[in-house]
Amino acid sequence: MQVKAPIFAGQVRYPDDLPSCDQCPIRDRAICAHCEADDLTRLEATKYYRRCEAGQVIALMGEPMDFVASVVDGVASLTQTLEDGRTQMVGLLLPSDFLGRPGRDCAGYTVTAATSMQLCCFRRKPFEVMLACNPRLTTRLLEMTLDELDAAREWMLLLGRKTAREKIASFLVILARRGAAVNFARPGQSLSLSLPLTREAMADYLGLTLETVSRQISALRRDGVIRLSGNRDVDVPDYARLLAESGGDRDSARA
Amino acid sequence: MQVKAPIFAGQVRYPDDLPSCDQCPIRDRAICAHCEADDLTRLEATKYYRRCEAGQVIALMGEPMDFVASVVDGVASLTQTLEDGRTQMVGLLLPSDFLGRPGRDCAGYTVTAATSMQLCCFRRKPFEVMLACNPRLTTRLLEMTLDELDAAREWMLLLGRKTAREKIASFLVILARRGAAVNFARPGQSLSLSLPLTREAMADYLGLTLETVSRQISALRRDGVIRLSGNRDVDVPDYARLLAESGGDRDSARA
DNA sequence: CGTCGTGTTGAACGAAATCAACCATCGTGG
DNA sequence: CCACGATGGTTGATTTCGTTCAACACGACG
Repeated sequence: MQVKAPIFAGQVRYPDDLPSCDQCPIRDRAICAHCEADDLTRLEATKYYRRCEAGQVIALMGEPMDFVASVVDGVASLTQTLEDGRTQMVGLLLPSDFLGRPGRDCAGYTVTAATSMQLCCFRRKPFEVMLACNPRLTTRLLEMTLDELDAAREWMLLLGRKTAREKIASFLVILARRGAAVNFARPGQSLSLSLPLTREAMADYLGLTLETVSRQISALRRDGVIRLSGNRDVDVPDYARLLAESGGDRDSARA
Repeated sequence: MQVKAPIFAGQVRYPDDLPSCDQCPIRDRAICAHCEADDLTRLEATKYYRRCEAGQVIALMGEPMDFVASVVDGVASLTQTLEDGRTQMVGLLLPSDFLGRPGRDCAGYTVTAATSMQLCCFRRKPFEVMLACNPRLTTRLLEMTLDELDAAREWMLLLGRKTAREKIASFLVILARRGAAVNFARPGQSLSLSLPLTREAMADYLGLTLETVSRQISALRRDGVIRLSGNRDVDVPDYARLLAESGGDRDSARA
């Protein structure tokens, strides 16, 4: 397959320059997780990296979108809006998550980089061909989609039934679970994490206003559930306590 | 493949008795939609039908679940609950929808029949084998899962950002779209539909209390947006008006 | 130094929850 | 046959949680 240079000026490197998939930090969790050597070679031939800065709009809902991608690094949000401007975040893409829907030519949601990030992109058409030919890829995409559906439903429970305080606590728990934690949960140890979102973005995630988010974070701080250094860095002295504040969902019952 | 009688006493018929897939009302929309003659023969050999009465619990979250199924007829709900009893519906299964997650041995959600219903079941293990061997099946499941994810995200927008009145209107729109309408939307024509849920179940769906649901339905009636005959039968004289009341989502913008 | 983006906090307000009474329908058993 | 309770639904009064409106704090940056 002949490789052509994609059209994102200044964001593209030719295959020879590209970091190899072997050293990719998300190699074993991303869409390519089940791929074997020759699958990978084929993917490697068509992939290209793209850097996005915080705040940059990656795709606009309804607009054509000619690529799909894995998040290598950084965080992006999927949002939906009503005509009057009310907006709700409907997806949070963390490293290894997949962006785009094969078989659909327009973006289903508005995708925005929440932090500076690195994407591993594939042009949509060739990717769809590979999907059709490679059951391992299809199966992996199915697995990931089912996981996302579970996550979305957990989120629905949060949006529909949790209090503002529980929402904030749940959000921190989700971040910790997804490994956004700075020091990975040493048991009984204080846990640190860095919020990848502004207060406003958190509000859009949680179905609140930014004022309520701010107030509830302050309340959790006052009550000793969390500590803050700067606006973005959170310290959780007692993870069990945080979990209790989160209202308790499916996973807390399991784990 | 040898067919054994499943263990649901009184709910099982042997393959010879079973309605053939050819005449199945959901044949072209369900998991089997892309199947060809020989795929279908294999599916047909292992399927069995199960009737459920309204209110019956089909699966309990966390309990083992040894089958997957297509909804042939009727409506079921997926719900999640917090320890203190707050519950949120996270999925509504209408005819042709798929129930169960291949690769997972326990129910992820509590599944309850909202109306009397008919399921077309497959035992999980054999179904998983067929999935692994049959790309058409996998591809169809992927499509359906992606659609459900889109629906879940639409739902998140509703839960997070819509008012009670908009939520009720949106619910009616969803029902109409999914073809739950009695008389299929003749343009400019009055549309009738039958609510498949109690007020309480609607509340769980919409993240409201049953009192609020009742009040908002009354309000929509007073304002002439809908008419009621009995508790369950709704008449929509002006669909565009209803759509306007729903707050306007992605699809209303498209369509 | 002023301004912009981001965040915090206070006061007043309002939409939905809560608490409570009541109504209609339906099946059941005396 | 009717009294009975159960289930599902409506409506009213009151409360509460989160929103809205508004002022202010802080750091970055031209």
